Amino acid sequence: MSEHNVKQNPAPAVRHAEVTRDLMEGIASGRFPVGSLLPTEFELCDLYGASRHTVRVAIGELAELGLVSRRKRAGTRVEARTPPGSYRQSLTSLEDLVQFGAAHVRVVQETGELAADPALAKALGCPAGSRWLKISSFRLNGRPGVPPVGWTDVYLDPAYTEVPALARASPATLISSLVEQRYGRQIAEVHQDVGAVALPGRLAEPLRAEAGSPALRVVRRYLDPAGEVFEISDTIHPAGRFTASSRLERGRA
Amino acid sequence: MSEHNVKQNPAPAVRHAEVTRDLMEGIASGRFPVGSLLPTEFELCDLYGASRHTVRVAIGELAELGLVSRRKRAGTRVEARTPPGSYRQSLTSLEDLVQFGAAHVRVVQETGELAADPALAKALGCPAGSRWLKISSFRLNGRPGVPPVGWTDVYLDPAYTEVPALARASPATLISSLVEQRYGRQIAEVHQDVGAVALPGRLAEPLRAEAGSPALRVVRRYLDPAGEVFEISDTIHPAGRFTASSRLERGRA
DNA sequence: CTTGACGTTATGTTCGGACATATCCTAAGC
DNA sequence: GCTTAGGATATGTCCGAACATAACGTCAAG
Repeated sequence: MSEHNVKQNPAPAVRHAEVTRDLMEGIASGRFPVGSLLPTEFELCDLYGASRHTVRVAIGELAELGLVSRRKRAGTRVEARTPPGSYRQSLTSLEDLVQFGAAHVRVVQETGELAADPALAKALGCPAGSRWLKISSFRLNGRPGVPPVGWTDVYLDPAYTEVPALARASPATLISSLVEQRYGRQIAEVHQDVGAVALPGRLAEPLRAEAGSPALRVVRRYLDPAGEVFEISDTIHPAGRFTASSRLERGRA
Repeated sequence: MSEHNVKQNPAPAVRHAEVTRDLMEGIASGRFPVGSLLPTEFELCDLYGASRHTVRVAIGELAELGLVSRRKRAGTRVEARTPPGSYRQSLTSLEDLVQFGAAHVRVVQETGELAADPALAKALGCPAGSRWLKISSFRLNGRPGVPPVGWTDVYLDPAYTEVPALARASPATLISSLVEQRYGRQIAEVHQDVGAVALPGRLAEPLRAEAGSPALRVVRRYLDPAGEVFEISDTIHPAGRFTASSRLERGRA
């Protein structure tokens, strides 16, 4: 592999993709802080040795991702550090929902007897007569053009002591099939553990409940295509009408 | 240049947008049938009197919408007649859901007494003690990358004779806010009429119910940004577990 | 008939330039 | 001080050109 060759095209790939990648890296690393202005297009031409057209295509991709916004004369401003629409987005946790308040989120819940629907009980593999708690969540916030996401979770046994694994094949649980729909079969098993906990203080205020009161804790783990583990933990609290909060964390496979 | 255009720029808007619009029109009207090849870029340059750059930007927008696909040498092929993600998509009717069967759709419903939640009754402007029927719907089908859409509708009075207009400001109804979220305030009032009907024969089989049995008919009308009226009519049938079907039609303003 | 090489062709990428447009900034006018 | 007018500037749009690349068609060789 001598560099001496004539028509050597090692890995220039597409020029504008290279510019895009470097800019994304710069934004993610904080070299271009959120809120600051990117160098002008002409400066970027100089920086990358590319034409303005190429630079504009690159910036256009960032704008499409919502990473930057462009305004005439004002310049190109960094809007976000990481692109939305990633794996994490479809796994939006309930805590994110709570952050946006009631104006953006509707959470409706009921309890009922599974005995009222024997077919459903059989499909879920649960004994008839069990009681269940249902939570429907919708995420309406998001950038223009991003449709809302909704799902419904059903937890059995309102005593909060045991919850069957409804992650797969349950007609009443959507979140796993939702993930599979978007990422195919690369998703590993979805695990769901449940236990009774005391409501943490940091959740007391947004949930309008008393810290320390009994709550339900649900933990799910997903394996994304890149081999990373995403863990969503929800804290569900029965305060008059049930409310919910949660947290999302990353880990390694 | 043949004509000496001085400054008569009345409403050319953006040039490439004009090309985009005409191409979309041609595709929607069938002038460019689905499956056929679009004229080559150079032919389109000739046709619209625009540069190749402009034509490419226009085609790029169509490609982004999924209307066409581009391959080197092969040309630009028409893939779909109407863009997904359009106004219609967010108004997906329940009938569409039924078409995909249980594997792709979950519809869960319950009935209950509004009296159990006085705050909700007050928010809905309904007398306490009313009964209600709830239907949660999720659409998981769709092209790759298009997140699922979910919403919840609540119909009052299971006698199926009167249903208050819950379209706006109802904390339990999502579809109107969903539409507003995507299309801003350009959406006109949403009308909702209800009446008792006999279950049509064509719906009897998919709903596993008997034709002619009593059902509820709900009609909503939306006005899209282009001034067109979309009408969604749902037929809701209480067969053990409530099931639903619907139809979506277009009309003029 | 199958396979391979190769020219043709339509899209993919990049360049340099020109003018339009919206906005910020400053200075003039009240 | 406040408002208004105008210059400066960064992005928006468009043009014409050149070369790269992938895929289709053809045709010759096996």
